[in-house]
Amino acid sequence: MERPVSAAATTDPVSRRRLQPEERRQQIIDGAVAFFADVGLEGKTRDLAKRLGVTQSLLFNYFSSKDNLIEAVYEHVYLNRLSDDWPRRLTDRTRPLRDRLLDFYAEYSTLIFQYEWMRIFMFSGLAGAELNRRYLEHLGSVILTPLLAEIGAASRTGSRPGMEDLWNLHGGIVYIGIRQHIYRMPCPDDPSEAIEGAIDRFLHAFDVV
Amino acid sequence: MERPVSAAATTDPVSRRRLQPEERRQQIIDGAVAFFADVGLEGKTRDLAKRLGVTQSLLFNYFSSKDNLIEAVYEHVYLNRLSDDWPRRLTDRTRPLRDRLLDFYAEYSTLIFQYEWMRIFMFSGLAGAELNRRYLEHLGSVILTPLLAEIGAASRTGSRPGMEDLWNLHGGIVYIGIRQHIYRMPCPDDPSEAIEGAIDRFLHAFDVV
DNA sequence: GCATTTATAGATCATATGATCAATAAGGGA
DNA sequence: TCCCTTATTGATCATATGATCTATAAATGC
Repeated sequence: MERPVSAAATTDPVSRRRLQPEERRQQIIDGAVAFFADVGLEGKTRDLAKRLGVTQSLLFNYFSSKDNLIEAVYEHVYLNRLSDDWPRRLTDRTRPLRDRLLDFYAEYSTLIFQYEWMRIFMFSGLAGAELNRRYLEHLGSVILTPLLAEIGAASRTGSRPGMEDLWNLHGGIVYIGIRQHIYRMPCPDDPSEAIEGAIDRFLHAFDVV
Repeated sequence: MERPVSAAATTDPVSRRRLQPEERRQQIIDGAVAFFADVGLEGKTRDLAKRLGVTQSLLFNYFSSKDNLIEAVYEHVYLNRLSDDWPRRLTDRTRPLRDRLLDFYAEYSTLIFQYEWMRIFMFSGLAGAELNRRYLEHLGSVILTPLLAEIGAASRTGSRPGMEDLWNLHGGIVYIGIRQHIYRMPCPDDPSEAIEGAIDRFLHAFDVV
């Protein structure tokens, strides 16, 4: 086996010994995020150290175990991925629902359609990390559920989607990032047109003007 | 680290020594598919052997290396996932396009919304296996591309989707399986209603009656 | 029942891997 | 410039892991 360690060499060949602890710690976390995104959470600490240009033992000076390091990676990646004013902005009925949805998915897609996020989210999901389920449940309750009512209110005919319909809208959009970063398929540089189309088709189906 | 080996014990505690080589080989492949789907392609041969109720060395009697075994797993999983009469059935204009689409995704979803397929497809995709890209390119060319013309022909107004729109339809449907088997989120037992909704919204947007 | 074949097991090897710890030297303060 | 703190290294440990090889015993044919 032995997965080929995409050895991008040291990130900064100049950086040498004796950084301030906080700086070094941050450097390790940043490097670990990039590294584990590349090779998966079973990437070897020696390979990560080589990439950082430090010794493997140094990692254990900053993190008590590899699991502990991965925890820090999770925190770094999952933190603030979903800014908490979106529930308010999505339900601000002074603006057309279409604009609100376009704004949300424009910002959200730039946040999540990133190599590190996409891949670490998927790796941790496959590994059964609780963080995934919690994140998606959070997304469902603070974003999708409020949207049920918004669409119902904005519909000319009062037709309302079910929760599963909203997951379908969401999934269709997220799948762009999956194709791009997980499957490494050729994808449009700018996904906003595809996203706009998906949103318009969805609103159209529920008679939102 | 040391991922918890979901040790479901031996699959068949009765099965004992000296099977016919072909039978044993098949048993190993079947067990390996289930095992790697659970723990990922970096699962350890000793854990797989334990699950099968055989010794680890026996695996290497049937497969020259772990990579070789994984190749067999890929073949077993990827083979005939997309039956090749679908291009014809999808373009059979004697039937309503909606029926053709519903039929396709009904059958396709039962094929792919399975634990082993979903997870091994994702694991191999993350590992950069060429098989993934080829599979998706195949799907794009023999299923989605023909659908472009079908929708255009069936549209009252002649409006045609782009390729990216079809990936959006497809992705929204596939995402059900991702939520279920990768993220292990609660999902509807029967996805056909959600699929039907997605297809109808899509056709509706392109003025297909 | 016996001999032969060979599927399977058990012991073992070489290396990889997470983790530890004492030794070293970089950098700041006097 | 020297000293002292401590960030960093290098050697090392215990175990895990893919792979190999010989011994064993289950099935098959006579």
